[in-house]
Amino acid sequence: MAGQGSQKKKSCDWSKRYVDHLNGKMKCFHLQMSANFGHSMTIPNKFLDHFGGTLSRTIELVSPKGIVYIVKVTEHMNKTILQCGWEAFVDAHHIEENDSLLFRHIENSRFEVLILDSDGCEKVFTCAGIKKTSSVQERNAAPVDISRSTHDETTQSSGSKKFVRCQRASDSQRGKTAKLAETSSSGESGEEGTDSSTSEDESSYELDDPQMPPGRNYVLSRWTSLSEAQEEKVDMLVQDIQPEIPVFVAIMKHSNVNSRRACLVIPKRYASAHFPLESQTITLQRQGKNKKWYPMFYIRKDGSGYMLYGCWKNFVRDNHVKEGDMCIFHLTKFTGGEFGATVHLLRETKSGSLGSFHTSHKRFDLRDGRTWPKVTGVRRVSSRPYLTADRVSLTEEQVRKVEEVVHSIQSEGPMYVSIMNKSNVGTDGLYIIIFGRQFATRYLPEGEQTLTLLMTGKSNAWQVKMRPRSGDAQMITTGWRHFVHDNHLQIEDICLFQLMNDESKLTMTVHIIRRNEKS
DNA sequence: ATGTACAGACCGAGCAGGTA
DNA sequence: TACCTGCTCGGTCTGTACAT
Repeated sequence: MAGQGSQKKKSCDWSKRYVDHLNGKMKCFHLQMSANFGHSMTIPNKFLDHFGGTLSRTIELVSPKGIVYIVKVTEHMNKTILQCGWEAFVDAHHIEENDSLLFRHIENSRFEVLILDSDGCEKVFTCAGIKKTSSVQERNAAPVDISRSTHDETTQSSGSKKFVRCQRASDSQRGKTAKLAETSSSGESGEEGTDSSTSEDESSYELDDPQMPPGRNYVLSRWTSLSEAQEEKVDMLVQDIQPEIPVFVAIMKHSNVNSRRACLVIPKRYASAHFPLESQTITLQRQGKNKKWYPMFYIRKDGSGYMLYGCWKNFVRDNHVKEGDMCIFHLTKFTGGEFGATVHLLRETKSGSLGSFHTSHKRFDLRDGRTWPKVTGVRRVSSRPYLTADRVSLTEEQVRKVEEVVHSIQSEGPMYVSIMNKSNVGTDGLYIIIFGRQFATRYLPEGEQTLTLLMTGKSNAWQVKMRPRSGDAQMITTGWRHFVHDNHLQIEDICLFQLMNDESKLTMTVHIIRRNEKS
């Protein structure tokens, strides 16, 4: 085992940052592997202080794949050292010099670990990429005490899920601007320029912004939402960097990275609160890198758009930013007062996707020859067996609820999901439902139609008028009011419209998911 | 007079075309 | 190619005609 006999002494340059907020319940620390890192590791005393000066005899490290490594903790010469099991963790994740590890304390002696390479990019591990031996136990197996067996014994457990619950509860307790409880200042590379945050007025940003998830210290680009796995990663990063103002999280789309005119749109409210007041070049720097890029921050003359372009393409090219990657902008004033951002890049990982139900390419005929994708019930990575308005994004909770209903009804027909807003339920005097262009053009007949709405378990039927709307959309108007009242629809309730295969008339069954309904 | 239905304007982010 | 601007489209709001 490492750290024994003639083997090199393996140590780590422990975190320059060590945060402990949330009343001591959530602990997170960061380390970078120094030149002589390796198969045993000394725990810094300040970390141990949070555990009464001592750790359990074993701790559990939950890898990015959710595999739990049990690591033996020993004491030697007044130092606490991780030994047996640590080597297995290092080997299995191909941890190299200058990689960074982000540890978060989940519970008892368990830690979730995020692994970043020297560029600050998250290392992505496929099943094949994780070193496994015959002793590796599969999902749901009980953790194995590696200290009594080979160092490659690993096991996958529910650690990640527990971590999620732990984090959720903690988030609710956390204030928006939790401060660093303790910050060390070892001169770790790559942090230059990040220690002086922008002096923009943080109070100018409204916390009820729809793109700022409640209880979080980040802002999302519009029309995007994070998967649970992505949310976890952002949370970990935010805990580590402790931004004074919310970071901006952008999930790269085709137009951001692939288009000849690649640019990145900054949400208006965020840009107007925290970016310069007029068009100018700004500075971007990757976390852990010295190189800088100078994209143009452009404000339209009418103030209707804020975006990065120009050298933004170079940034994308030089850092191999791909569609689906997450760029997290930590706004910064660099040395010399130049405005810009330190960018943290988290690569897209399929392993973290939630999956939903598979839509095959097979289609079948419907009345008037229309066809729709067949739902097969097979889990898949990204697409969903239902449509929403083009730019509507569901929260993970809403996705979960909808998919439960979709799964339970086992429908093979097209489905459309609409989250009730003021105009849908009469709060602002309007009672309308709009079927977005994609759904309307694929599945709905053209022109004005009479649509029959049904509810499972109810004998009632509601006749509503459906009219074309600009942009190939279709809008339900007349009659929808009665449906809303009869079924007590409220804002944020979800209506899942299931198009029925009825040759005699246009019919949909509506499945209502109440806002407060537990999934 | 009040409630309802409808048309259309406006907003803002995404996207793509035009021009120097 | 870099930069700027116009168009698209979903969501929202406003004004008006019509029905009761």
